[in-house]
Amino acid sequence: MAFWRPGTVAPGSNVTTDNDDETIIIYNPYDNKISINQQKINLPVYRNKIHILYLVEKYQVVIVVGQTGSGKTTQIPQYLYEAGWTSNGKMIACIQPRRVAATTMATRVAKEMGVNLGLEVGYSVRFDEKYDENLTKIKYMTDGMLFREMMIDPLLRNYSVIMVDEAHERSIYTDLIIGLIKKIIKKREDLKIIIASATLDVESFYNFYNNNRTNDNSKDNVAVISVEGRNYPIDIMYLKEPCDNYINKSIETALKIHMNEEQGDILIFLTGKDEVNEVVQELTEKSYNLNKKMKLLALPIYSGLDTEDQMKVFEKPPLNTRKVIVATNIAEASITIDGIKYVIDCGFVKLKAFNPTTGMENLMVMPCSKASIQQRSGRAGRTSSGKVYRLFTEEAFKTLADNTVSEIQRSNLATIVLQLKALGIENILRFNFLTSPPAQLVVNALELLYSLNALDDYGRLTDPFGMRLAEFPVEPMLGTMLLNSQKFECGKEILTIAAMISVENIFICPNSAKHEADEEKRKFSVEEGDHITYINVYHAFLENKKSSKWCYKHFLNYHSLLQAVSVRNQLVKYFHRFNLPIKSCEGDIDRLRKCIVSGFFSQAAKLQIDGSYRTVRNDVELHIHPTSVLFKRSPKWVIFNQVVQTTKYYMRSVSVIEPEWLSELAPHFYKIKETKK
DNA sequence: GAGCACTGC
Repeated sequence: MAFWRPGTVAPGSNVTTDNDDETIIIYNPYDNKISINQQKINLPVYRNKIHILYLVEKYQVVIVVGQTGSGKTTQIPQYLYEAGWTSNGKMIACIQPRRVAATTMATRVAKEMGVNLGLEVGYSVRFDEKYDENLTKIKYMTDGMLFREMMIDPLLRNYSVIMVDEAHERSIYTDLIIGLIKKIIKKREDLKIIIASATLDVESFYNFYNNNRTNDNSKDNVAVISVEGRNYPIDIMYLKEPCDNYINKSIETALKIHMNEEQGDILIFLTGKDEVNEVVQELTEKSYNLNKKMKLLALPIYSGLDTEDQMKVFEKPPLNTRKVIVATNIAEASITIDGIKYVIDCGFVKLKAFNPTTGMENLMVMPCSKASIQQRSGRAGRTSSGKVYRLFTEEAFKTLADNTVSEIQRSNLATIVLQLKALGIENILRFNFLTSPPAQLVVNALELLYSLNALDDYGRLTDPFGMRLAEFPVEPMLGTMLLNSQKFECGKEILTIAAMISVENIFICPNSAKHEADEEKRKFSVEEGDHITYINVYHAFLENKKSSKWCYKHFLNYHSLLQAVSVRNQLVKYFHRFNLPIKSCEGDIDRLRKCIVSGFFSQAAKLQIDGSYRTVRNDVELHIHPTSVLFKRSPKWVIFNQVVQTTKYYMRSVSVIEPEWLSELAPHFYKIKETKK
């Protein structure tokens, strides 16, 4: 493997660096103001500028290893731009797994280059884009967005370089792009690929792209370069004996650090919201009685937290106060908090898993991988040297898997299989995945798509139904429900339902005002179930002019409702594109529910004598979630959109149905059951 | 009477 290290001179390089004066932007973590200093770049990546440009010229695929803070995300696209990679009218794309990263990186690079965002430098994420068809040279975008563009132009002819950033995170769409790129580069020799990864484990990427089957490395078409990160030294400490309760241990460790160690904030990694809240509460109580001048301020952070509360972890604490940030996995990659000197790591993470027998996704607490634990440790050494307290033994660490199982190997693949089919990849099992998903998951996906009529008897995409379904930015069952609204003449209402079930937590239920929140919710509720209730909420939100105050008063989640409006608008655009009518069901609720059944027929359940439910398809035991308006009403037959597994399997977004609808609307699916009776 | 890692279109 050709491994360029800093300091090695690339032979025969014909690339010059003529831009010595560059701009560096420094983010001040406490006042969030941006100060711009004119000075020579001192980012680690700068020392490798010539080498990177040389390698991009010589090799079609370049793998750049560099940790957070090396500057690769913001600098490499600029180097390529200066070196003339966009002079042919094509763009440089920088692909991110997260929306915020795409928008903030674009903003930062536009500032550094002294141009207006949306002109030479732009971005493209769902619901938001700022770029100019003719002017934009550097485009930051989410992986999902580039994947969408591939459906329109499979050869990505608008681009001269594709930089896939954060490739080590192995998000589904990043993985798919990595696989598809392998096909593209065979047809487009002028296209250059940069794979940027924060972990040293890049051999899989290297082997994946390298066509050189000889032992002569000079014939490689892939090169690897390492860009040293700007991290400070970190001390790592393990437990001598395993602990049986990492919650208590993390509290104990945080207090010990606070009493004995020098100034610097603490970051604790736990697995879920409950754990986070428990530790915050205990730390807050225990810190009152500490005999120390320096105070301790415990703050929670997790995805479900209000944006306002989330922002508190970035604020400067009061004088003589040490912050302890208690976090879920959100702080591992998604959120970076400066000033952390101590990291406490429980060594576990909550991950999504897909159960092929039940066809349901669930969340499970699992031991972290080594890569993940190292990433967490890195959070301690960003601004000064740090200390990491791992709440497990060194022996336990050695037994862990090197890397987290990639998302594509543990997800419901229905959407992905559908979209790959739309891209002309007929045999999914033979697609060149960086790591292949289990065959059973692919088979499950094919079966579902066939039952929805998206695939024909030969496994080909149906036209126009399957084609349209692949284009819709929603999962296949939801998309089927939307497309069938033409038949049931209820597009107007079904669009609202689709938007509302695509966002989370419409109803807010604070512990302090449970009763009032329940009362407010009852005002919107109807006996047919959650879907019609959602329509009532959505209409009331619009009637009250999308007021945040009104939401607050009625215990509704303002941000979720705004998001539902965005989703609905986006779906309406697809309705126009497909020439689908947006008719109202005019109060015919049966028609509306039948339309829901036409997409979600595989998720029907029947009430049992003991009050539980069982799925019609495979007899899995389920319960109605207590947040559903049908909770305790126990209708005989229901249809549901989602299952969450906690202590039991709970159905969320549930509506009452008539059993005849199932055989009427999905005879192919329920025929066998019928004849058995 | 529960309480949901993190993303993406």
